[in-house]
Amino acid sequence: MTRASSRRPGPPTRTERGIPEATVARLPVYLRALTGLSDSGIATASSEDLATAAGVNSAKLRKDLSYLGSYGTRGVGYDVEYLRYQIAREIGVTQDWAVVIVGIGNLGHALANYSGFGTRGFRIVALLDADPNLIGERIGDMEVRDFAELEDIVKADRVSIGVITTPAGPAQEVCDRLVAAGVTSILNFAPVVLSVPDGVDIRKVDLSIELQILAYHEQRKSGEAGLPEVPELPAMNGLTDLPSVGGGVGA
Amino acid sequence: MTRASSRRPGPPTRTERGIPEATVARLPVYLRALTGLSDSGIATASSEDLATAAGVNSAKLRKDLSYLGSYGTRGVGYDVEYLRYQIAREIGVTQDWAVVIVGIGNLGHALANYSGFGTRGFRIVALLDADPNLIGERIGDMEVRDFAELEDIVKADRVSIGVITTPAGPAQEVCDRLVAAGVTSILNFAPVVLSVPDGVDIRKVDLSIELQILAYHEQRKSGEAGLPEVPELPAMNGLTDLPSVGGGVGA
DNA sequence: CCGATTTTGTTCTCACGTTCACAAGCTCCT
DNA sequence: AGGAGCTTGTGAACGTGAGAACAAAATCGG
Ligand SMILES: NC(=O)c1ccc[n+]([C@@H]2O[C@H](COP(=O)([O-])OP(=O)(O)OC[C@H]3O[C@@H](n4cnc5c(N)ncnc54)[C@H](O)[C@@H]3O)[C@@H](O)[C@H]2O)c1
Ligand SMILES: NC(=O)c1ccc[n+]([C@@H]2O[C@H](COP(=O)([O-])OP(=O)(O)OC[C@H]3O[C@@H](n4cnc5c(N)ncnc54)[C@H](O)[C@@H]3O)[C@@H](O)[C@H]2O)c1
Repeated sequence: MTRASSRRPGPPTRTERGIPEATVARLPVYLRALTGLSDSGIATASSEDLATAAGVNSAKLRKDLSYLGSYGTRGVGYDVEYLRYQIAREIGVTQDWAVVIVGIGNLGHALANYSGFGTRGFRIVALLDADPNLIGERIGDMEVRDFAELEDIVKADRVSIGVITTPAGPAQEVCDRLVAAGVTSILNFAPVVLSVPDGVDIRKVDLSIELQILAYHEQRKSGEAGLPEVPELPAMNGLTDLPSVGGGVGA
Repeated sequence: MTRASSRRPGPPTRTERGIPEATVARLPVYLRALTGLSDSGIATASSEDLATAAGVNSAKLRKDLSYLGSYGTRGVGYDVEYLRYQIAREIGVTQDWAVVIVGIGNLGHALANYSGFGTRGFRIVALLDADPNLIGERIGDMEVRDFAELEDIVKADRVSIGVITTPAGPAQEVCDRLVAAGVTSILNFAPVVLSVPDGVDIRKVDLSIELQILAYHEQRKSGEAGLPEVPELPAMNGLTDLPSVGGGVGA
């Protein structure tokens, strides 16, 4: 998202090891599919098999894998364990990443209780909150700690990833603190656009947005041929008559 | 995702009302930005203002809005309330959509407790689970009901959107039940690739994948110039010697 | 009423992503 | 050993998305 892209204009320089962002987003899916095959005792899989398991088409899968190198065998397919290791290494989940979660409310609790992270390359090292009533509460084998301890924890555990599950209001402030403390990757659940300096990656998960995208398609399904072309707007008051109150945002 | 796209090859037929998927995904962001401006008492905003609030650049924002129609005023900007209504109408959130949540564990509880959906065009009409111990539990003003009641609820409340927060194992089965009951849009939190018939839209939210994408970039930051080009693979056993166990997946 | 100023809506170009199609390479069978 | 049969890896075609740039439209001051 916020990566400084220094790509030269020439033909796609492959040796430069720049994997397309769209491919990066699918590698974890392949990794999971491979784990599934591995658990089923399958040792070799063709691109077709893998593609089915990952829910993509096989051409895309082959092209994606080709960015990592030539790890398959023509006429045979891919060795599941070997490919799994290669993808894990490329993503960087062969060793664990330390993660802090900030904001231990509804969502923070759910995340803290979730066991799926540990098995996928992540280790939650601290649950932080600003609410004194929460501090000290035990969740699983962890304890909620004071957000003020952030800097120490980041330094002590070499934390590079932070998860924000506070309300929208304090999210930017929490984000700034995380960045100042040295966190360089942030996963944000609060429904706000966070701004971060260059070099810090941010991803957001927004359930309302997901639902609204579904709603858009849903609407088109049901109204397929029934709606009037322009569903009649309500009185368009306030466009030409109002004394333009704002004109600038926030500034 | 799974929409049957019947697009003809000619020049981009605008009257056909096909809004690019990338734009659809941003409309909810604009909607939220507009709501924020509105709450701040700002009545008019330029594309530059809006773009800043939404975290995109202004050219993209203008182009996105142009797919909906000409709702701005040159030299002035956009009327916040008016544009907000137009986007809400386009997305389809001017009236509420009924939603069921299936699997009231850690995550299901968090979602059930979340108040943000109601204010954004969605109404949770039922919390469903298969665990008898959970059925009857009250969460806010709702009660967990038996998953067996699904069909009745979908019919009674015209539910078109389902949220799956069960473990990965039963997710496909739950999905099939939802589809059979008439649900045509699904938001899936379980870490599996669900397969659905044409006409059903599916979106997934996968936290492990988000973290892994962050980890990939994180790895590239820290190892920027320090890693050996090929970090030395472990013994590549089992590629040429093993008696190809599988060769097919699941079939 | 007119020109300066502002800001939209749109066109054009380039970059990125997806899919097709096939040569290259591997295994197995005869 | 040689050919048949698969499956990978990739070049090339196609489609979609992003951003720059600008003409068209609106306001405002004089
Ligand atoms: N709960 C959901 O299902 C859900 C769904 C979608 C989005 N979200 C978003 O996720 C975020 C969290 O949701 P939630 O339901 O868990 O909220 P919550 O109110 O239950 O929890 C928020 C927590 O953050 C803590 N907090 C507040 N300010 C803080 C600060 N400055 N520093 C550290 N901690 C602070 C609070 O003490 C509280 O424990 C919200 O932004 C919400 O919009 C939640
Ligand atoms: N909790 C998290 O933070 C988190 C994070 C990432 C992903 N996930 C995924 O979200 C899903 C839910 O996670 P969770 O932590 O809430 O799990 P959980 O085990 O706490 O809850 C799952 C719930 O689903 C119910 N269930 C099981 N089978 C069912 C069926 N056939 N029909 C109806 N209900 C059924 C169970 O009774 C349980 O209440 C999982 O797939 C998990 O991998 C969770």
